[in-house]
Amino acid sequence: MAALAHVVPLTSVDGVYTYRVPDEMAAEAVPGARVLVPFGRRQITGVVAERVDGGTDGLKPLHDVLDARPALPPDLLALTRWVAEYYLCAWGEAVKAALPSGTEVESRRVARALAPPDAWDEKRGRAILRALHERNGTGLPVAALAEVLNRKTVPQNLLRRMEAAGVLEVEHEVQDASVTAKTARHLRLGDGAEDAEVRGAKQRALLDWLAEAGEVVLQAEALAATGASSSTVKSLETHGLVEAFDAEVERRADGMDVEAVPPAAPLDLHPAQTAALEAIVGAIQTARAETFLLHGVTGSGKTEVYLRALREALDRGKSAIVLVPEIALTPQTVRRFRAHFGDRVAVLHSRMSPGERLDAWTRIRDGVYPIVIGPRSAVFAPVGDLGLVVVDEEHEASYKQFDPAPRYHARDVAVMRAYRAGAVCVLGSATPSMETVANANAEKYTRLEMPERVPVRGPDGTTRQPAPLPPVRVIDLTRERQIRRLKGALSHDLREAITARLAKGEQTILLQNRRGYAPVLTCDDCGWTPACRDCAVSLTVHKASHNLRCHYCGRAERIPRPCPSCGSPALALLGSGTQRVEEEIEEVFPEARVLRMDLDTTSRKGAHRKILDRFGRGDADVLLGTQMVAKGLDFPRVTLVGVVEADTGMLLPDFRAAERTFQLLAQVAGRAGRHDLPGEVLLQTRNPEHPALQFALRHDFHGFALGELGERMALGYPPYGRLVGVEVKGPHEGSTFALADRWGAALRTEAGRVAGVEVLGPVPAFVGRVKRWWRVHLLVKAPRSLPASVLASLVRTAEGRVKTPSGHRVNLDVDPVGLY
DNA sequence: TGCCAGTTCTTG
DNA sequence: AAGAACTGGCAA
Ligand SMILES: [Zn+2]
Ligand SMILES: [Zn+2]
Repeated sequence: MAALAHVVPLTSVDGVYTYRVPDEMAAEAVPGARVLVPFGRRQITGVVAERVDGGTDGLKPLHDVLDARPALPPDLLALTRWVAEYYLCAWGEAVKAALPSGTEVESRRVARALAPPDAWDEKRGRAILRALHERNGTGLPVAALAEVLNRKTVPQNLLRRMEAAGVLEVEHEVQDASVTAKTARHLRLGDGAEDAEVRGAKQRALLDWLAEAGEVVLQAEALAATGASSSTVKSLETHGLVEAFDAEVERRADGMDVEAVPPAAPLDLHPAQTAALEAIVGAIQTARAETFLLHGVTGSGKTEVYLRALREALDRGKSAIVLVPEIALTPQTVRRFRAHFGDRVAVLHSRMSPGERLDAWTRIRDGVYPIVIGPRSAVFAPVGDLGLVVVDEEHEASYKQFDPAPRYHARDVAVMRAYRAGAVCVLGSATPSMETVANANAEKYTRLEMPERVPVRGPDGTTRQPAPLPPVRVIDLTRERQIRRLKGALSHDLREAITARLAKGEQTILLQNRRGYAPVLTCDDCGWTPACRDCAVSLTVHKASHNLRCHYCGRAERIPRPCPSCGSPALALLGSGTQRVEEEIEEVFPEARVLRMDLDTTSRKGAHRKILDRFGRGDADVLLGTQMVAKGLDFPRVTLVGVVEADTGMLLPDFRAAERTFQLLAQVAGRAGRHDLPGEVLLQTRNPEHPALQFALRHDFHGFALGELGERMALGYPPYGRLVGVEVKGPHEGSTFALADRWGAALRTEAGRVAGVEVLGPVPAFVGRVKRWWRVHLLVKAPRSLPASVLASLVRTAEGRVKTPSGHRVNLDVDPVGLY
């Protein structure tokens, strides 16, 4: 019997592999520790899943242990396993999602020349030697040699002969992690430095400064402050007056390194807030694993409830995770948390460099930061002793990951993580998802309602009463057109409403959820329309960059002058994107200052922020943009919100289309008339009777949810059914459909064994080709009563019976979000 | 016969 | 995913 370790390799290869644990690694190769293991003919990173005793027959030894402290605490390791099983991916893929990226260690085959190029008397061999000589210090990865010879495969045979002849060597070389901890020189006063006599002024200054600063300081900082140099340090060091040493430093993301402002004196909580807080605190105090739906309208003070619940968790020595959609993770948001919890808060966000992310992650694991705020991936933050998980805006689709696997929903992982940790989970939203509402209805979650807006404190410290929810008016575009009042995208009434705001110096937000100038260009004479070469979509006309662009692959083309199909000059622009609406506003209201906010104006770093700041300062009268305008801040001078085309997205082939439309309309409507200025919302539509719109105009979430849940139940869709999406991709139409057909047959065979399971498709994806990949979808549908694990193993069995030809891909997507 | 592209198989 | 072995077409 010997010490063995079951190891999860960090690749998409599924399975756990067993290794012998050499004695010197026995203490560190514990569950959760990352290890370097031989895997096939290379070395890769894995994570120890379990230690066991057993025979070593045919087992390879661990090569190395990469962590002095396990990277993953046991609860997280177990969580990744649940994620892999639930979301149908390899365990290693789930573990990767929980670890900071770039820290993997792997081996590569690297070749080096041992002789000059003319030592080989054949053309290909000389070309290889020449290429190797160019990079003989580092060597060249063997995989790169195919390209050197302009071939698709590496000439293994030739390499072996050359190696045997001694003109080159090929070795498996372990590549260090691309991201590592950073160290820097630190200084500390030595013993007896206080009353030491030194001659140099610089030396004196440095010692005084160190005495003043106390304890340990960065050498760079001390030198900059005193004008001393590293030789000053050296000579002081030789006399034992200072100690210099290397220590780890934390790289911090500038954008989020906001100063902690002292929290404003707490406002008295509104009764609904008090009730919600008491319920949450009660659960934290008794360490009850309870999940709450905190349903609070915009402005009802959800964040204040989060802050106080976090305080409670922290006071009990627990840690907490706050998930926030990436777009809402602004300095303002961070400042609010920092104001209360100072540097006990770590912020994770997508703009961090890999080094910053690693440093934050390490410190979270070591307990330096008991509160973690971040987007989707922060659900895996390695905090210990979890007491509370908050998921703000829990309905946000951005919590669902698509690529790469695991295709997890952070809200659902959060609920599961909290449950397993015996922690409290709070799901907050003004427009909760149907899934969460159904769970609350079924009393799996405790429902907390905050139906009223609460008073807010102005910058001057005074409190102001909130505005009531604004009245919403629907404008029927079909009718407007019939009575010939419609010229352009903005109706007569919307134009009048904008005019009135301009006259009063108030602001307007306009939502047009479509970027570009015109979604379609078409020939009036022959009907020709430009389509993307690589995707099955028409190209959008962009006026700012003056070209045609594909919104799926980014491809740009010139706008054709006469129709390339028939030569007619009559090319018409159909529909309006944000650019065209902007142009219309500038024409109709030449005096208005307009800010356009969409993917095209916010792609540069910080541009998003800048636009919102300018609008907030009153530098513009109109903020026009795509859905991102719905998620901005609270702008007190906005009294009009106009939705140019409420129909965008409403009619997409997605069973959640109505839900998403309602959420967007409710969210944007909530932007009008906060504080003491009453607001107004105008919705332009060609479907005035659509329930999403009808309920949004009455601010009636419960009415909408009731109807929508009824539909879902009738159709067996989530939250009353389970779905697994199967996305089949391939380079040719025929082969992709053929593969999808085989999947359909395999799934139907398996579905036939379980009552209630249905297979839909294969059907071409909504966009049937993207970036040259044909895409075909299948959907497996089962009643909620069927355990997820049964459905999962059904799909896994089918998967085992269909082999994927090379060049094709099949992605399994449990609880898919978006178009299927 | 050897090269090459494409495919299949294995990883402890 | 990556490396290696295998297969079959084809040029010399
Ligand atoms: Zn034409
Ligand atoms: Zn395209």
